[in-house]
Amino acid sequence: MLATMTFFDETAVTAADKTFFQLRKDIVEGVVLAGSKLSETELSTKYSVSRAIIREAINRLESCNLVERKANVGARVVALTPEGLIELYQVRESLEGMAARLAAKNMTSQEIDDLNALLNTHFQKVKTGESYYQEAGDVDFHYRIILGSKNRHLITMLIDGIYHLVRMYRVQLGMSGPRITTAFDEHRHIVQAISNRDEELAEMLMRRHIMYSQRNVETKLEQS
Amino acid sequence: MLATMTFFDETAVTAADKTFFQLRKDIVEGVVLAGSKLSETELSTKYSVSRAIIREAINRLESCNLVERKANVGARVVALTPEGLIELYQVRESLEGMAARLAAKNMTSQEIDDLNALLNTHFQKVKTGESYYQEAGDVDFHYRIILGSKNRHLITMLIDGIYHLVRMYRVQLGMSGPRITTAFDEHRHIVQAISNRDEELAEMLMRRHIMYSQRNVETKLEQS
DNA sequence: GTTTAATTGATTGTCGACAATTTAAGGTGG
DNA sequence: CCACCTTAAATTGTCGACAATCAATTAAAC
Repeated sequence: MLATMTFFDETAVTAADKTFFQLRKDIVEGVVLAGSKLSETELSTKYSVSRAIIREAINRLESCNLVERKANVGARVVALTPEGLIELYQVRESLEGMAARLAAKNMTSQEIDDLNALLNTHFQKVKTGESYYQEAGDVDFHYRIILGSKNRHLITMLIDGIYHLVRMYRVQLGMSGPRITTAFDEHRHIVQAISNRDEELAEMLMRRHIMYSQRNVETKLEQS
Repeated sequence: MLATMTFFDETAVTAADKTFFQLRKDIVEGVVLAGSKLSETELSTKYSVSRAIIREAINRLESCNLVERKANVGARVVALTPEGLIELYQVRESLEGMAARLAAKNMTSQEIDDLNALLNTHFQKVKTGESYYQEAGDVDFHYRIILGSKNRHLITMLIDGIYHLVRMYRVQLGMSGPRITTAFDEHRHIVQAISNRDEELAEMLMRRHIMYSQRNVETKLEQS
């Protein structure tokens, strides 16, 4: 069933939508380089749409914190800095910690069962030694908890505003690394706390989980 | 000197800026009613600008979570619901708690001194019995700590994304109420923790402070 | 030779008109 | 009388052209 869990089916209805999604993808995956300038006319010809469309797309990208715009000057893709990554993780720790707390409070039994099922399939892959996690599994897990919080603001901020940036860092700095089995155990404990409706513990464990991930990323940065 | 602390001097350089600021003000203050439809042509004549300007302004308002837009249908000012207010406070508790933690870590001695000075002027007003707080003082205090976190994402999310909504709730639901002296003491303790560079305590106290405020607002909602 | 001023070129901001879609009204058939 | 289809009005989406602003190059003055 829900194989590639694309949760909020962002169906592009308008041309500006399509262009926005395409541009976002190209930026996140580094097709459009970090720090590069976004010329409206240039992109207009490249994506075969009018400048108005490009402008709207760029405006939305600015809302996602993927580009920065200056009046009468133009827009640039954000630069990827170590400080920026740290700041991102601090926000994640805060918001996802609260998400876990609220998930422990608001997720239905069914949703918790599904979450356990997801974890089991992950465990099977870990046991059989398949190359696990790299992206998809981890993202799925976090998305479910975020959605489980049932807090619209929280969901919007994280999914629309933070996660694309996180992915941009991961992709462009080549962060796919290990940290697999330990992360799996951490996920298990978090789900356990949610099952027990232990809000306090769920938040604490999620914050720790993200802190560990942050430190893992920091050491990776130092190496390069 | 810094009387009406308008921190991030949002100077309107372009016409879209001006219209955005004006429209945001009108929405927050209820001149444009919550839940009402935003007709592009109508606003275009009302504010004497082209539709393109209005569209850009509405897009930005959507980024602030002040309006919701549906493709090919239009934009509406968000509806104010008790649940929405709760969700807002949950996010604030999370983000401002982290802000206090980071402020304890990153604020300069000078900034902490200024914060203490601000608190003293507030105390004078409390002592002399002047009508205090209603808005300005409280906002000033929170803004300083948010900015003191030195975390760009945190700052943007709170100041550009949350606080206008909070103010919209306060203005339109007539939340100016009491809760003055107790809030002042809470502020004092938070600043004390920041002075001591006690990150843990600063976060905890800020989260409590916001929780108290939330409960205060909830009881007010029940009354009406 | 260095700094300042002016001009040119290119980019962004703004506008009005046209196309596509939705909503409402009206009519037709069951 | 209700349901469905058709049609018309209004609203949003998209476009190309023009105006305003900024960056760079060149010219001028000290």
